[in-house]
Amino acid sequence: MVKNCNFIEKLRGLGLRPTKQRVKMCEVLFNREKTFHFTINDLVKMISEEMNEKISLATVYNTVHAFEKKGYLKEITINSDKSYFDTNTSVHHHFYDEDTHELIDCDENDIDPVNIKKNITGKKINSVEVLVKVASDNQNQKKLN
Amino acid sequence: MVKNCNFIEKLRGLGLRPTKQRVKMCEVLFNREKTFHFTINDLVKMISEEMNEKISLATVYNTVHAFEKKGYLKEITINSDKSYFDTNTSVHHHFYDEDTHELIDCDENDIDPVNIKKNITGKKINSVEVLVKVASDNQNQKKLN
DNA sequence: AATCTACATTATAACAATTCTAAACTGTTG
DNA sequence: CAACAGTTTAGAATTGTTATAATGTAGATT
Repeated sequence: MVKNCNFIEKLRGLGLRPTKQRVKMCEVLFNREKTFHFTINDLVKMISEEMNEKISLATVYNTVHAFEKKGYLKEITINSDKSYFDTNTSVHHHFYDEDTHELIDCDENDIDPVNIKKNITGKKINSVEVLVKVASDNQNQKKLN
Repeated sequence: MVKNCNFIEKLRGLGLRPTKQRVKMCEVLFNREKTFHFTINDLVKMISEEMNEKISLATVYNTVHAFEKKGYLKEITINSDKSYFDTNTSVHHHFYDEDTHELIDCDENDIDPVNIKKNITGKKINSVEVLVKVASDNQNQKKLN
């Protein structure tokens, strides 16, 4: 487990002042075994529930964007509903469950490497990301409600 | 050039009443040499500028979604700001130029078919989309934004 | 052709996600 | 510790989109 002091160092290293709010957010986001996906709303809930802390919504937005800009978080493109973020900043693919709106990391072995045979001239490829949208296979699904 | 009458037939074939508004929108969207990408706002502008016509914003949303549902338009996932649509409904992928924020269709030959080896149990795959983010090849310059 | 009705259109209200504002606060530097 | 630039904050504003409810219309039925 990473201690607060390390987050302070980490933040300084990124050129971000280690404010109370930012350190708290680091704890919520990065003091974990596994990486995960979240929306701003998820994160606000986590902060208030897990940390019993109140950070202004505007600050959560500011900080998430600051982290993203520094490459400490990654935005994932799913649908135009809302923004999703990932604490796993490596290049990897996703399944998106359209029923549950759940986002699941693809295992490295789930998808063969994507082979791009031709590129835009004068451009270099920054990332190649695959989004596999899935939904319930049940055709005769009963509508409850 | 496709005549109105054909759009009327086309709409009927899709199970959509060929209203004045829908036929107008077909003309703006499909009476072209090449397919293209657009936002709702783009489309509203095109309707008023190219057709000198006024269609209610709600109708534009309704109709675009109706077309999408029938497979006459395709939604593309770029970012979460707003929805983008594509008059090219075939399965294809996109290059996204991070410098110019331009979206470019991948040619069929540009990317090999993506092979998904493992799926989520009980789910069927609805779509597989690849987004290739490219940027200037010049230097190792950081994004300035 | 008049009538009927389910589907469409419309302006506007409502909504949700995000950004802006401007005042108060705080980490850092000297 | 003083000064200041960077940060936080609540609330307002903005943006993209969906819901509402009254009015209009395409196409079938008479």
